[in-house]
Amino acid sequence: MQKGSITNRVWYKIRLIAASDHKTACNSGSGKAIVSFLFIMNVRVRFAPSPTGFLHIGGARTALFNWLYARHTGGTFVLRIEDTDAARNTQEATDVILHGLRWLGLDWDEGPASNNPAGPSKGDYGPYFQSQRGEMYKKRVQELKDKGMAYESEGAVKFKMDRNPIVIPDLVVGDVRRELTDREQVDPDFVIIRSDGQPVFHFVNVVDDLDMRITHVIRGEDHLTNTAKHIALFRAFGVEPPKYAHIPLILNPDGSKMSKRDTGASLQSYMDDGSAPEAVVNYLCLLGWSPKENREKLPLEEIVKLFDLPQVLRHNARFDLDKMKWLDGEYLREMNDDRFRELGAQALRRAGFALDKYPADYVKAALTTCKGKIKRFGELGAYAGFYFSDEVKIDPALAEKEFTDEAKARVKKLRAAFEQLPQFVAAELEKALKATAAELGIKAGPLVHPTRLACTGAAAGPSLYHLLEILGRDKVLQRLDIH
RNA sequence: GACCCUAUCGUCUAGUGGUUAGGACACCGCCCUUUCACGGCAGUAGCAGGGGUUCGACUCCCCUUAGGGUCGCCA
Repeated sequence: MQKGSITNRVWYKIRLIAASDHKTACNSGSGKAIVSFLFIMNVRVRFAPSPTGFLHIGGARTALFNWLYARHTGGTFVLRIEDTDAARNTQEATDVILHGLRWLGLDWDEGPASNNPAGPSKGDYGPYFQSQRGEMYKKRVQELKDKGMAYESEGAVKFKMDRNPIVIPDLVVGDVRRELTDREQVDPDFVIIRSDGQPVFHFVNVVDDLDMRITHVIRGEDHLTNTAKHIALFRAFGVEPPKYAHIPLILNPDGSKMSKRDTGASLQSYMDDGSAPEAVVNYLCLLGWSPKENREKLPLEEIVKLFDLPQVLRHNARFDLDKMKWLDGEYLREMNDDRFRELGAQALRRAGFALDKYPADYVKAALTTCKGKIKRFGELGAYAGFYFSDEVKIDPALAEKEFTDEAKARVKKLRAAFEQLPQFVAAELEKALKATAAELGIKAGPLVHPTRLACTGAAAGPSLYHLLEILGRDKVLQRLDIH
């Protein structure tokens, strides 16, 4: 089968027709047959993470692609937690995944309704935590044993693997004919139940996909060659395997595998650095997929419309933090003011600034001057911290450069002018500064730089006149008193 | 060792036999500007190598090379 096969296209078209018929049929009150037809055809995808304590950026993209495909086709997005490794899986680890998905806005139609494995869930195919599905696995093992497809070996249960090459039809990669490796030729059978009674990944993954009626398995390419095992398992159960789509991996900038500790590997780092979730989602879409027509930044609704599996690229992508930051900046610039201030305030509090000591209007005005200037909220502490500190920390190197005796004398003159100002507002401050500069026979620049440094401690920051107004006369005069 | 996937500027990508190989990030220059950012204009930079097929290959086939993945009583 070729990429974007005829089978798939026809199948997809049928679903579309069914969907539109469904609407009319329901409106006329006789859509029963169509509904069951729809039920069979409806796309069901799943994201099946293992709670390891962090959500890998590649995992996040896998979740996103699944979510996009579900939304694009009008299908169902299932979340299943693969917590079979009791030693490793903790409540906190599960929290991290659910929190990450919620942060990204990837809502699931079926799956856990709480973070508790034994807690409630939504959907008809639960439980959605593998730790709660032991009985189902037992039944399936027995089924295989009864069929003579599984047998006990040294306390474990092994599956009788097909000795012949298996062709994996993949929506992204095309047909993949998988031969046995040299080791597999020695013993192609593999363990499905450990000697301690716990089922292993390949087995539970297939059983759950089968029981949950998953129609499309969209996952990382690292699973591609193992898919032969999964197909053999499905066949052993007497059912057709789902359609597969193996998406390329996200690598480090140097092309190496992205592991836990690498920059940007954990979704948490984007939250910590103050990315906008919509920026992360947009960036992730651009890795391994393209909206074409030279488009880079586009709203989610648009992506949902355009996204499809056959167009997913076949080669791995490298993670580019610069481009991520660029998109971050774009989204922060266009964010509505209230949300910008809200997220900005959160970031500053996280960075240790006691915003509550300041009047709400002051905080609001201060944050507003940062809008359109920063790329990520994590920059706010360094960018706008001067608003919320009693002491201004000035870089000694910059001080030496800007605070020359000449500059100090000029600033002193400016300070006197500011002191006399009837109204301490941006427009007046600007007039006063320019007038002072004129009196001194210099341009505004040489006066602006030391003033900014004295008041903010940095060479770059929000609009000077506005920041002075917000800071207020007392603080400004105090900070301009350079020694 | 075996098996599998992949290969367009530094990076993400458009491109499906005939293009001056397009865009974005990054970088560089200029303009704008109180700083920074934004914006505007311009620029540097790419089809991994070798064989075929063809009138003609970035595009199709093979080989090499390189990168990635898998072969677990981890997921």
